[in-house]
This record gives sequence, structure tokens and C-alpha cells, in this order.
Amino acid sequence: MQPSQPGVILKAAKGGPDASRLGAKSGDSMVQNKKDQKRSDKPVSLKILADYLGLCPATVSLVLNNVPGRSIPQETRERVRAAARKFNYQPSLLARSLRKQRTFTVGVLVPELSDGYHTMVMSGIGDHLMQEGYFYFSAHHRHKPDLVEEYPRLLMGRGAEGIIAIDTALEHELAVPVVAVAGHKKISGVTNVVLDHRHAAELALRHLHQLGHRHIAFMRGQPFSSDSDHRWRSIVAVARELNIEIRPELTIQLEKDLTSPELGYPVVQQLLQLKRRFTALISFNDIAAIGAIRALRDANLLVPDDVSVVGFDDIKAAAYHNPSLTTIRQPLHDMGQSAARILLQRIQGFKDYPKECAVPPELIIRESTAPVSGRSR
Amino acid sequence: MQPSQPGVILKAAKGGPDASRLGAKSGDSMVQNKKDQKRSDKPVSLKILADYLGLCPATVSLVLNNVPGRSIPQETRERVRAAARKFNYQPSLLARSLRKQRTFTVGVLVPELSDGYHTMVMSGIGDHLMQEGYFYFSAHHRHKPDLVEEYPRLLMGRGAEGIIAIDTALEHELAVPVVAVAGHKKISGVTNVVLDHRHAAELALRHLHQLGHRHIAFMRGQPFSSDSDHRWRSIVAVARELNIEIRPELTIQLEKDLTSPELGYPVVQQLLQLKRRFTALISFNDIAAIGAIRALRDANLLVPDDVSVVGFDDIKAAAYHNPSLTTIRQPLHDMGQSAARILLQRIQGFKDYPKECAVPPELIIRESTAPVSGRSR
DNA sequence: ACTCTCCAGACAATCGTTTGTCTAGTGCAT
DNA sequence: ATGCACTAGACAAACGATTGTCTGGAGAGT
Repeated sequence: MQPSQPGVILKAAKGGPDASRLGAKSGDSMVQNKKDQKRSDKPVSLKILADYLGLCPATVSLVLNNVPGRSIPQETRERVRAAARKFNYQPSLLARSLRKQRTFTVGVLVPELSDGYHTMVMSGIGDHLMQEGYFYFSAHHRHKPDLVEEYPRLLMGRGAEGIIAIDTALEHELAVPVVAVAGHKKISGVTNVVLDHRHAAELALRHLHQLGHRHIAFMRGQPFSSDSDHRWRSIVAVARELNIEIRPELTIQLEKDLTSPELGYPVVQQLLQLKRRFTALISFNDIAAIGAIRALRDANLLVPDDVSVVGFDDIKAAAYHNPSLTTIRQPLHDMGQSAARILLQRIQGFKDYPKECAVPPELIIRESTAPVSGRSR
Repeated sequence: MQPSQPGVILKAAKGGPDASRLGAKSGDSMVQNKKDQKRSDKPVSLKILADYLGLCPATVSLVLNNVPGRSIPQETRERVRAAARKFNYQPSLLARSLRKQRTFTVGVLVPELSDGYHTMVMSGIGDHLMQEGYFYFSAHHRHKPDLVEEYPRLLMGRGAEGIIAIDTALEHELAVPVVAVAGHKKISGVTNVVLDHRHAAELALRHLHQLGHRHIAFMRGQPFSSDSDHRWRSIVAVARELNIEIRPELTIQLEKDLTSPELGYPVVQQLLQLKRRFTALISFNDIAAIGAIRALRDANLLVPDDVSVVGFDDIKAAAYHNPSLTTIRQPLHDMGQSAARILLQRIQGFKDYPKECAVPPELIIRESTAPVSGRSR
């Protein structure tokens, strides 16, 4: 029964002169529609809608898209729009994308989904993209090189018009615009959004220096983390200027691919076993700093009384940890937004895009740093 | 040299009158392709590939998809595959989806992107979906009703074959399969993945009861949070069984839409101003618990010495907070994976899907709870 | 009555695939 | 030579939209 219904409608419609009858028939189809609203088999297409209206799909499309310069009487326009509402017509973005060669979709590459740093950037990206009417695929690769290589291709196959890569070691140019957050490699067609690491290093080191710290331990990031190298080089340069000594035996290196504080715990434990004196620690990031503080506490060292700790990033947990973390804030949400903004500009054909966009860090002083105390001096 | 090779083959293959010319041309186009690899204007389509090979697109498609039951000589097959590799052919998922009416794409609705709870669920979802070859759109709505209403439609317009809604107040049935994580409303076509809140309440209350706590403060979740109601009702029920009194003046209510510990801070401050005696607090979640602990500490109360605190969720920060949190773990990653698994089964036509999937909580005892001390007793 | 001009909308091509059907040619047995 | 069965691949029709071009008819002007 039901399947034949549209056929009837179609017949009447095609008849031409009996357009008025059609109005009556459409009453029936309303009943059918009631059912559709509850359990629609197929979404209504432009063709179905056109058949129902006794028009051709093209005309319906013109009306619904408000294409200018087409003469279509107001009455028809309203009839079309009413029908679209009634059938809850939703144009297939797939079909439209195929035709217009625009998908309003981008791909986001990210190492992990459940991590403080990455998700803060993601949220900036998401905010801007959604606001501009774009959707995005996210793909997480856990730093696996084959996935880093494969996913961009897949994303492009799905119509991504651009790609944002967060903390991802891209190897080569892609056929679409790319913006890399925390990317440092210079690749043609890739815009890097980075922190001003030089400034960041100054903020951290000056702060500790002013508090009287002279024996500072340093934690380097994992080799696969995009920022590790730059951050370290900046620290080395600034330390030299400030005449702060970087002692190899007080330099520890993160290795594990973790996004929990467990990351920083064991390396600090090892550092402590060396029994070298240090009054401050600059951590690679906040997550590791939290693990470091736990390791210090487990060794009966108080933060900041015995050891001051500076974190990096200012993730949400930083402010509420105990002790709360002094840290170098990266404006992660803003960086995500900027990345998205730049990408969309490039997608929209903006040619004079920047190769690099450096954002300023900020020193957030909280409880985990203090002047060198008598106890540790 | 090498680039012209396929041209030669083409000549032989085509057999047509002008095939040789064509072959020569295709040699040129290989050179052009070298450029394309660096800066491709358009990705190569099946048609381009077919023209190059002197075949029709259909045949190329048949080869690349290994369609069985088609007689195509091995030699041709290899020729096709070689060309595909050479041109780095990537089929347009868009076009394929349109034709096959399968997109291998789902939509994920989530309140926030940068939150511990949601992202842990997301990571489970992402793991399973990617593993199964699906991609997903994520859309965040910040609990705004109009977006909760609109996004599912947009996602379906983009071809989402199913939708996973995390902590999202869906109002009605959709035309595609839906799985709701932490959904409690019974909606036709929606599978709810929920924690066994009854069991969770037992674990939390028994634990505190066994530690000797009798004056327990309770924190209720925000009205818009899907779990709030169920969790509270379970607590009330279990408290009655255990003869634990729930005093209105010791019951606080979260209101703000935050995902930072700031969430729990002010409400606990207010509670403290009432100067009512309590020795334990059951928090709505870990994030709020961290804020609560901060508020207690700021009031010179020690956790767990003066007040024991039980969290909920076991987000990553829980284990590394100071003091580390005793909490009711939700297997968030697993819940995400289950949600994805169930959704894919339903998409693949599995009819006998469960209406609800309850997962067991786990009590994780850490530092934030302790027996009632002399000091607080 | 004739042409001219619009109007309202149809028609058809297209985007890049997939897939059912059709056919020219070949080889083989009769 | 005839018929038959295959082979290798072409052809065409979708999928659901967009968009440039075309046309039948109504109305206006002369």
C-alpha cells in the first residue's frame, strides 16, 4: 500500500493541468509523512519533493537555495518551502559536496583524544570550525608513523578541504592547506602555529633566577613530541644569557608515550637517586610536573619549600593541584582557534598566509615555586 | 625514461587508430604528474585514470575493488593497479558514499571537547571506530537545546549512519541508530549505555560507612547532566537501606556549567559556612571533588583527616591529585568502546540490540578517605 | 494577426563512483 | 561455414544535488 502512494502523487503531478488536484492528494501524503517522522526509511530527496510538488528537482533546488536572478513566483516559492518543512527535507551534503567540490569539512590529526593539552587545542579548533559552519573529522594516531602517513590521505579521500595537525610529525607537503599546531618542521604549504619558546624560556628561567635558584634541574620532552627540541634549545640559549648553568646530571629526559602524570614520576625518582643538590625543576609540561611533585613528595621533599617546580601549558588541572602549579601558560584554546582561522582563510583562497604564527606565553605564578629557603640553601 | 613506459604499453593496449598519439601525450602528462605530486590541483579521478589507460572508468573500478565474477585478464589488472599507484589514486569516498549509500561515518555529540569525562569516553569511541574503518564527526553543544536539536540533523545530512550522544539530552527518535552514553530517557531507537548507579552508590556508601562515617554530605549533579538524577536516586535508596541519614542541610547542588574544579569550590564553601558537622563528602564527580578539597583546605580542614572525600569517574587526574582521590571508577573508555560497538552492530543491521547496557563501577580506594578520626569525631 | 518579450520552469550535463546489462570479437567444435 | 560459448570490456543508469541553457505559452505592443 504505502509504497504505491508516491506513485499516485507522481501521476497526478505529471498530468500538468490538474495541479489543483495535487493539493488534495498532498493531504494523504501528510498522513504518510506522520509515519515518516517517526520511522523514516529514506530521507526525502530533492526528487521526491519535486515529484510531490509537480515541479522538477532543479526548480526546487533554486528556491531552497535562494538562487538570485531566477524568476520564480512568490507563490511557488512558498509552496516549495512549505513542502520542504513538511517533509523535513534535509539536503544531502554528500551530493552537494560532490557537485560543488566543496565539503565544508576539515580533518584534525591529533596524537591522543583524552589528553589535557590536545583536547584544549581541539576545543579551540572545534569552536571556530563549528561557528563557521564547518564540520571536522578527528583522527588520532598515537605518534605511529604509518598512521601519520595514512590518515591525511584518508581524510582527503573523504573530502577534507584542509588539515590541522596537532603535535604531529608530518613528513611532507599535502594537496590541501595544512596548519600545524606545535609544528616546527618547515614544509611547503604548512603553516606552523607555535609558542614563542624563546620568550617562554625567559619567563621560566628569570622567575626562578629571581627567586634565588641556582641549582636547577631540567626535564626534556620526549623525542616524538614536536615542541621538545625547540623548547630545549630555547632554554639552553636563555640559560647561557642569564648565566644559569645546565648540568647534565641534573638534566632528565622523558621517554614514555603517556599522557598521565606517570610520565614524570620515574624520571624524577631516578634523578633523586643521584643525590645531587637542586632547588628547582623546570618540567616539560604540567602533566609531568604533577608526577614530578608526587615523586618529590614520596621522597619526603616538600614543594615548594625544598624544591620549586615550574610546569608548562597551564592545563586545567594546574590551578587546582595541590600545590597549585606555577607554570608557563600556552594559550592553547586560542592557538586552536587561530589554527582553525588560518586554515579556513587558506581554504577560502587567501594566498598571503603566514608561514608561522607565534603566540606569546604567560607566566602564571602559583604555589609550586618559592624563594630558595634556608632549608634547601 | 621510465615515465614514458606506460605510454608504450598504452599504445599496444589501446589498438585504436590514434592510440599511439595518446601514448605520447600520456608521457607528457606523467611529467605533469611529477608536478602534481608536489602541488596537485585536482586529485586524479577514475575517469582520468581510465583515459590514461585507454579503458573505461567502470573497468578500472572493477579492478581496483577486486569485484569477483568479472573476467579481466591479469595483465590488465596489473596495468591498472600500477597506474593507480603511480598517480597516487585515492577514490573519492564522497562519490562512493553517494552511490553505495554507505558512508562509514558516524556523528558524535558531546557537551564539551576539553573535559576529562567526555574525552575519556570519546577516546574509547574513537579507538573502536577507527579500528573498524569508520570516521566520525564530533559536534559539541554545551548543553544548548537548540544545538542538541540541530546537530543530529546536520550530521545526518552529512551522511552519518548513526549517532553516539554523550551526556546529551536527546528529545526524540532519529532516523538513524543512536547510542547514548549516560542517557537515561527511554527513546525508541536509542540504546543507553549507563553505569550501574545502584551498585555505585552501594560501593561509595558502604565504604564510608565501614570507615565509621555517619555524618555525610552529598553533592548532587547539575540538572542538565544526564546522570544527576539517577545517581541521586540510587544514593537515596541505598542510604535508606544502610540507615544512613541524608540531611537536607548537608546536601549541596551543583549548578554551574563548568568542567574545571571551580565547579565544586563555591558550593562546598557555602556548605562550610553553615558550620554543620560532617566527616565525609560524596562528590558528584572527580572534578568537583578536586574543587571541594581545595575549598576544605582553604578552610583549614585536612583531607582525609578532617573530612573524607569520595569522587566519581576516576579521571586521570584522580590518581595524581594530592591527596589522591578515592573514587567510584566508571570504565569510561570501555563505555565509549561499547557504545561504538553497539552502534556499528546496529548500523550493520543487527536487529536484536539491547535497549540498555549497564556497566559495573569499581571502588578505587586512595588517600582522600580515611576512618573517622578522633579529631573529627 | 503578427512579432517581441518575458515568465516559469523543464531539460540536461555534471560531480566521481558503482554495478547490471550488452556487445564485438575470438576460439572452438561441429 | 555455422553456431556457440567465452572474454574483455564498453555502455548506461543510477546516487542527490547544482547550474547553464532552452522552450512553451502568455501577454503586450503595433
